[in-house]
Amino acid sequence: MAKFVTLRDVAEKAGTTVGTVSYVLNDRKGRYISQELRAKVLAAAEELHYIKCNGASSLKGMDRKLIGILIPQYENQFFTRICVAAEEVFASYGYDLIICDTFDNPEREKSIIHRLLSQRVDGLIVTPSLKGSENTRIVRDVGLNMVVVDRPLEGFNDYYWVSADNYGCGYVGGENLRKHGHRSLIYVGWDSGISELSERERGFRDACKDCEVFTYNAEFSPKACYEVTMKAVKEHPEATAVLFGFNVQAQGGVNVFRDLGMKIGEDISVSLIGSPEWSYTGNNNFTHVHMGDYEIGKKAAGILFDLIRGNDVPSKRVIQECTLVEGASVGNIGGGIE
Amino acid sequence: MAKFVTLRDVAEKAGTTVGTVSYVLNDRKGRYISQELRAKVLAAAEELHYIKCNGASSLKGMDRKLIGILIPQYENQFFTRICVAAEEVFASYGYDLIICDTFDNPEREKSIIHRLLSQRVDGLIVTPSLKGSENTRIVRDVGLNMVVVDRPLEGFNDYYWVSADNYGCGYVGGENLRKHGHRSLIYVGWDSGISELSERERGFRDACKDCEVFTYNAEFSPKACYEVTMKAVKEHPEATAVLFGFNVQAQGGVNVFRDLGMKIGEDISVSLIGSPEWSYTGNNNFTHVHMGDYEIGKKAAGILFDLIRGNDVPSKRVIQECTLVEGASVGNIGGGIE
DNA sequence: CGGATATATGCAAACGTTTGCATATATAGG
DNA sequence: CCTATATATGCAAACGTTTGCATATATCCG
Repeated sequence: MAKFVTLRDVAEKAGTTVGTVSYVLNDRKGRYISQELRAKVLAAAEELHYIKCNGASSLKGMDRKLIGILIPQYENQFFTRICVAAEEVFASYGYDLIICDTFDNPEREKSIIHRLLSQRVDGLIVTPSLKGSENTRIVRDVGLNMVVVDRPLEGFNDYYWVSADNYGCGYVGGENLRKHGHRSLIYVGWDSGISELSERERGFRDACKDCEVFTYNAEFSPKACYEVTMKAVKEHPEATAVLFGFNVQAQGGVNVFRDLGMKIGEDISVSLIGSPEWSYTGNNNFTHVHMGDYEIGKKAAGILFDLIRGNDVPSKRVIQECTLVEGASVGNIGGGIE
Repeated sequence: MAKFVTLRDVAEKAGTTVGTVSYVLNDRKGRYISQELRAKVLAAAEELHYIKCNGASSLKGMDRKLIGILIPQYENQFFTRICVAAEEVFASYGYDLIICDTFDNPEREKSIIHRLLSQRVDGLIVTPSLKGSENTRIVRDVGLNMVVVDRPLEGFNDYYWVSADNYGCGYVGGENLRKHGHRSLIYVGWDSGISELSERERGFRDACKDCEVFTYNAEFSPKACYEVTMKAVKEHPEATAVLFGFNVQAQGGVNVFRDLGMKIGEDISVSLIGSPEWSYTGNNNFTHVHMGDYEIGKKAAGILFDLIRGNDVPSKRVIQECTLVEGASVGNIGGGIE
């Protein structure tokens, strides 16, 4: 249905041939072209609204100008922020992003990867689905550039991997609660089966070695976390602080206290790993550990772009530093801040 | 760098020619092929892990198997839900989605559209950026199928458009507050300059004709809305209920009451247009008007697919019905529910 | 048995690009 | 004036597909 202008059309209008037009439009060197003809070609292209066909030029070995990105959940802002960052990097070079949601389903992931290969994308940014590492083998087999994000690629080694400092996030989160005098703590995490993500809990425990720590796990949803948190709080009324290991979980969890009539920052201290942009509350924001979502996306995209361009990539493993952001949701116990 | 298997490779291995392989792999009719040869071809393709190149086949007029989708904000779940729905529709037919964030910036939108045309996408789903309707003219000029979502395409007529029932959302939201006995109301909206979105306020006012209504507008962010809401509540302590016109805005706005120590559902009644999945709170969820985000995406994608396939599309304009979802954030005034 | 028809396969053009090679003129140096 | 060299342009092959056309054998019906 749609009809596009081709190089031939432009050439005809400019009174020359396709080859010359291609050289002009791509501003290639290695060929002399008179100012006069160049101007005529540019004018013709402009006038006819010529739009190059990437599909055709990629046949001749040019870049497809397409990047695939696999995430496990569109609606998780940690991942959308990574997408935003990647888009910024690549759009500036004229690349488009195909963002695909695997829904953490390996079957779906497999077919997505197959489709993306069919598109002959120039590279892939992948957060592997929960049990889907094997799905990426084909990517390596065809020699396509890939950067892994967030979770590791179980069963593989020697791949490019950018992630948060999961251990550090847990440590920083715990350390802060400890500093404020808390000694009886609840950690609500996600039982993902991904060892890297459990590092958050390990970091938390390491930071709070001399504390009483109660660990709970919930399915990955606000609702599940709400329920588990409710249980945790009822089972351990002696706890004075709670750390939520995952941003999305906290969206449910934090409401437990409000529903129980407990004032956050006074009756209970609350902190979380991730950035709670789902709840802007003036000067009373949540104390949280910022993971550097945007930077992770920026760095992953940067590495992928370097790989595509054939540039040198210094390190295969990048761990994004985390930052504590203090809000008003953590109060002092006993003598206050150490 | 990446090396892909071609039809020629498969043909060679199967001891036949590319033409035949193409027929077999696409399961085309109009040509006889012996069971024997067919089996050999399929085996060869399987063994070599042949993956078709969409770019090449689209040169011959086949579908590009690519759909572009433009939204103004990745991180707005209204739009990600539309993307999820569209992806489900198209993935089942083997199409990929290129999701692009215009950030509501017309310049950016223009270059995105240009890039997508370069990709020779088979169709476009577009939420026009704030002042960017003209950017889509080229789409119409080349005859590419397009479905508009959410906002209208100012200055055009005769296009396919799926949106929420903005007037209805406002009406239903207001009507519900009125039913619960509220007669002094605050509406916090977004001063977008898009008349269609102002329909929410009009619906609200129409439903509350006999009430005192205070309207406030804020920039489109939780923070801006927090501040405006704070001002509104202080200026009108007599108001007993608040309706937030936009989900994202409410993410900031609702915290005003908590920060002021007002109990939602008792000291103040709160409702919003959109689905507050950013705050799961057991049995105390927010009363809200569900816009049917997912359905909007589903329907838009369905129409686009029909257009691509050349199927009949009954109506150019689809308005998604809204639904009131009652939570616990609206209390009764006076005699209670009418 | 002869011609129509069904079965089975190969060949080559075309899609819209990119680029190496050939060609043609102008300019300069000896 | 003759040959290099710089300037300017055209031609055609190739990329990986799809598909119309040609070819060749087997089968069937009168």
